[in-house]
Amino acid sequence: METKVSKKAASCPVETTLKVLSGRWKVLIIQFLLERPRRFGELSRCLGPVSARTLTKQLRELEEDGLILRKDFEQISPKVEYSVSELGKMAEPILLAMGVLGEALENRMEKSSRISKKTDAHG
Amino acid sequence: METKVSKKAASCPVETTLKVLSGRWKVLIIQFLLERPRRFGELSRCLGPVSARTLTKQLRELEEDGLILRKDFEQISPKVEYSVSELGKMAEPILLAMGVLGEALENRMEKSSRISKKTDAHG
DNA sequence: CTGAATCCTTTGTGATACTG
DNA sequence: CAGTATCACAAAGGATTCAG
Repeated sequence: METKVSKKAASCPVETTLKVLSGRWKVLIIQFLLERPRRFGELSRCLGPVSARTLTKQLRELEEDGLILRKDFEQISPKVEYSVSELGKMAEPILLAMGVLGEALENRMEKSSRISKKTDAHG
Repeated sequence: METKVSKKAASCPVETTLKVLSGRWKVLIIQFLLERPRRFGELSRCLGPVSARTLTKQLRELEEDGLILRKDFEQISPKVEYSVSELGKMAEPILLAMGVLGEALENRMEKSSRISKKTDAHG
């Protein structure tokens, strides 16, 4: 297995993924949904300061792009559950790789600055 | 006091990476620099419609975050070369995973629409 | 609880003109 | 060539309000 980005053909799929995952919360949404299916409110809580409007929008886009599934229980007291689709599960390697890089970055950040300023917390 | 860190702690590195790679061109910049070092103008050309201002800014941020290196040859006719750092090379798995997902997405896009056009035509 | 609709602020990025 | 400075605009996201 070559650890080498094939020279040109690879850039298009990357851009596609870029578009699909573009949005402040999408990657995090997938991250939490990879753990287990979650309801709207639950997601909202574990993501942190996301507005209902934005969360709804990004969930809809992720759904439309086939990464997540939305199940509406259609009860009087609304209950909707989101989960990752098979396609969405293919995002896990990305998340893992991002985690690896992220740790290296945090290590290095002992000396540098740019990101350390605003560490986003959950709740 | 037991600073009990839950499983959510795993999301922090991901968020760090998210911040660092956030920006319309950053991932693509790294992709092209992983192939080989490139000069400013060369990058500008292979990225596509990016303004000098934006490219400069994102390059500076990537440099500050330690992902890329900037070498100024300090000649009369300006020559600057960018390359990925050791840290930047750790982004390659992300790129590869994004490529894999991207291809799956493109496959699926035969049926769906959101991304298939350059700019979203929804609203 | 899970949204939709509206308004508003912030942020990102491009266009243009200019410099060493 | 490799930027910098300024302006302008669009898009993203938040706050608030309303609804089933």
